[in-house]
Amino acid sequence: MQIKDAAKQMAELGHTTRLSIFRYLVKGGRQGVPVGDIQAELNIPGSTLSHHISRLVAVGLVIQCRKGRTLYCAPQYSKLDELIDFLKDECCIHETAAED
Amino acid sequence: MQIKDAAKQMAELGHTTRLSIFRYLVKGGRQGVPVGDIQAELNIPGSTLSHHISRLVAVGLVIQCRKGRTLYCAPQYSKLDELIDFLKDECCIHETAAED
DNA sequence: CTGATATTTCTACTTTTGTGGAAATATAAA
DNA sequence: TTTATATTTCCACAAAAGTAGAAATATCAG
Repeated sequence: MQIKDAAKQMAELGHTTRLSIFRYLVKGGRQGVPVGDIQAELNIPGSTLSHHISRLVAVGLVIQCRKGRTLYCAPQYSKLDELIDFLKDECCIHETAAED
Repeated sequence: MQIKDAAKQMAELGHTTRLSIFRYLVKGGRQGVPVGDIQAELNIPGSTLSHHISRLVAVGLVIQCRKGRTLYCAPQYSKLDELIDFLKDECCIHETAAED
């Protein structure tokens, strides 16, 4: 994973509203949660919510699929896993075994 | 860890320059790296660098200690660990064993 | 004390984000 | 086709972040 991509993803998660959205989606699981449900949960105007969701989608952390009038959003777990791996690999101590 | 704190820390890491700084500090290890070294490495004006470092310090991801004229910066690994744990606990799937 | 080095603070400016009302679009139901 | 529902796009504005030169501060060496 490129440092730029990691930074972009963290910038998007680095906003309380968007992080709340993502966390809510995680609770909702793989089948996804309607945008309207998120709106009801977080209690913010649709246009604002839409804006935040599209940013999460833009960096690949959220995927969407429509069923009729309803747009379902689901977290892209693999992306978050990659991000966590980046942080562990690039930003943590790597102590060689039996040193200490 | 509070969601607000997690968001703040990610917002700070969510900037290529700051993430580069942090990663460079990780390479430098616990004893810390002089601000001047970071500046030489990243090649940005001192005032800009100082600004970014102080943001990382503000959220606890970096600590500083002065030795003479030189200010050493070091990553606060425990904070990043907490952040990673937050992501794993709050934003990943938690499949109960033997389900699948 | 004077000068050199290391880093920050001040200041000003540009760019990016965040926010939300209103209008537009998409889809389904009557 | 009219109407209702779900969500987005457009627009305008306010707030925050990023950038960097210049001046200030801190510390050491002579």
